[in-house]
Amino acid sequence: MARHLNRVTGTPPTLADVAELAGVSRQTVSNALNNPSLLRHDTLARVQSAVDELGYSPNRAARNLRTRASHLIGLRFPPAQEGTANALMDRFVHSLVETSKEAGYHVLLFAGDGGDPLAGYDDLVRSTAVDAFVVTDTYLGNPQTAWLEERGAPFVAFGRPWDNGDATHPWVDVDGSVGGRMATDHLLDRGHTRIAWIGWRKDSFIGEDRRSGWAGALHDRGLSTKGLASRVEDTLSSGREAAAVLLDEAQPSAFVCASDTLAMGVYRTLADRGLEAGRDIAVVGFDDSQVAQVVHPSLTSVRQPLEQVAVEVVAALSGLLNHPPVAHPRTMLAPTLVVRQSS
Amino acid sequence: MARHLNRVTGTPPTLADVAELAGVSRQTVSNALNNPSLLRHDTLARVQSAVDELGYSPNRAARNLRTRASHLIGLRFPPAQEGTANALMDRFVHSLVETSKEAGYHVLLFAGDGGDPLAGYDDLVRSTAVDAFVVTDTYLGNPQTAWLEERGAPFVAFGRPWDNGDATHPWVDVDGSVGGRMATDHLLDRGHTRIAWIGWRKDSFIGEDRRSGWAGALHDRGLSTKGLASRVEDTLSSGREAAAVLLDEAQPSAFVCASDTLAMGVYRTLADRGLEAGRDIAVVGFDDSQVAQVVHPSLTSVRQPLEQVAVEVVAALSGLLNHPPVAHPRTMLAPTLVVRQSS
DNA sequence: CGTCCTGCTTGGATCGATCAAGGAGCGAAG
DNA sequence: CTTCGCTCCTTGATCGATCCAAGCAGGACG
Repeated sequence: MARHLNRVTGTPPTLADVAELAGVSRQTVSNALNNPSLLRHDTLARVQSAVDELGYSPNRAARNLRTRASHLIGLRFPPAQEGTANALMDRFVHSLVETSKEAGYHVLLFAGDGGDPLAGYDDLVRSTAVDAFVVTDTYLGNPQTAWLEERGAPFVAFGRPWDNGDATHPWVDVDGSVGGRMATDHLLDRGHTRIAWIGWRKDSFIGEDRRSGWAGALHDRGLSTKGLASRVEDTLSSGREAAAVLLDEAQPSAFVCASDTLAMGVYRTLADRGLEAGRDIAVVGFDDSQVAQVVHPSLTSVRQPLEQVAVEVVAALSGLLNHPPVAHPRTMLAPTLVVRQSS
Repeated sequence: MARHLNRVTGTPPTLADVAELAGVSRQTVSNALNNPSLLRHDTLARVQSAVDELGYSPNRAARNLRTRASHLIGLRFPPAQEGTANALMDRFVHSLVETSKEAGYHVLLFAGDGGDPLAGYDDLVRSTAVDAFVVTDTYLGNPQTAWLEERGAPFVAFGRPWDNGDATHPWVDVDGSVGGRMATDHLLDRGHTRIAWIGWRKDSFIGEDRRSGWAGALHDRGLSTKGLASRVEDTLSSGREAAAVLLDEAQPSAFVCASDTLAMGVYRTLADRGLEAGRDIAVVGFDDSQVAQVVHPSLTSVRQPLEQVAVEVVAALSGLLNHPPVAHPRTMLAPTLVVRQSS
């Protein structure tokens, strides 16, 4: 295949080259690409074939300069947290890339050093390197969103503005409460009545959200939650200890956990006592991580519709960038329950 | 904080604005940013403070257009393969983003539909959207690398050009053979003499590479590999079946697996027979996935130095982009063995 | 006094696309 | 026959930074 370089200058073909070959002006070529309806059919065809012949593709930098847009979406790749939910991020990013592509955007990753959550954003905003951001780490306070709003930088958040009811920016989130309820209802339907909760510390908005689903499901059936809940760090050993205490003091027949990691802690405690998940005690996790599928017995888990989240995020972004005056959408999606052996 | 917009036009400050505020010419501001050594200390300081006051950051599009560089590195985010080593990718991408940042680059993600591995590359090359690529999926034949070389597009591969000895492009890879050897030596040192291998099908270059380390280690101690190897698909059930057959026919006391997934399959078979990894039979996996850490008993696994790979990749890219005529580096890194309960 | 050197200015062109006007050409209407 | 209007296309300016070529002021040096 030809390398499609201008024979004289050795550089990629430009719009002017196409225009010359097609025997039209630059502007006509530009219109052929951006407003084909303005051209007569035969000229359009002529330009098209010139484009094909030269293998022309508009120079991004030039277009960006003139249109004041980069067609890039900035995404801060959160600091790696070995052992927790980064596979989650992977699924989301993947879908985001795919969906953005359909909307004509690419995803630009940038790093933020752990300390300052604003690091990285500032530079990209000022150098007009991206058109908008996707903000994912809104879980505990969110200086980014306030800062971005103040700057007038377009963005969509994956995650509710938990601590700021007046926030007006668009966001997409998954209803953790519904997830907790689905898990609990599932266990109730199987006949369990003493269902314990192992979740995160009280200052975790997400943890409390998920927990509320568990509590709500129990209350709806007239069951008490008293003594059946534990709130700990999101680690294997914390889950293990919490499970041991709960088994001793409350004799639950099932556990719902705020994460698969905690659920794996429960597995350990069960193993310590010669019990097995699914056979002796039911266990449900959260996030449907890879571990849930591979472990034995495989773990029932609440799965977030991350692919759908990405789709909604991009939809919101497109709205934001194309028609500024539309209302800012807030989208809440429901998770699903993936039932496996552990329940 | 001020929004740093020009009061008259409402647009971000330009180089001309800075020049006016500092009382110097545009050229001098440009020099202050790109060739500070040309300026006297006091003028440099004056320009700097004007830059700070306005919150100026050079417009990326304009700079890109003029310098014919985007300071972006393209990375194709490989199709999601639920259940396998995508967490691996996560670690790599993360380090790549961090390291690129230090070198003054950002990472642009793009999608390739599963079918055509070239999809996405072409468009980015022609529109000069990225300065270079990082190619990661070279495991089985690699049309991308040949295609990119032909186009003269700069890139660095993570992965050797297995099927093409004459390839001259720079690459970085991890020595799977060393990994297999480390795992096997570790088991030999613990007194095991019948060590089985469960790997991938023979047409997997990576699988054969890893396997060669296992075979080499055994041969070096005068031990035979006969009847101790199995080559299957990279799935849990394949590993499970392979382990069952091997246990029956070869009575190994230890397993080395080409992936953690296969190792989990071994765990299943052990559980089926009332055996436990680490206590009755030793097991070593590959890739040090999240599962290896969480499962019980925790799994000894060969860990790839992905952070270091990213550093080397970026180093090679910098060399490529700054001093074209240097020799193309080929860097081979050694993995490490993370010893846990299963051995 | 003339020359070199440092440090900065001036004016312009340039990268490659798009934007905003400004024509040709042609049919219909006056 | 002119004039308007419409379609289709062209021309020149523009986005903001960088590159280039001169040139100029002032100090050091012979």
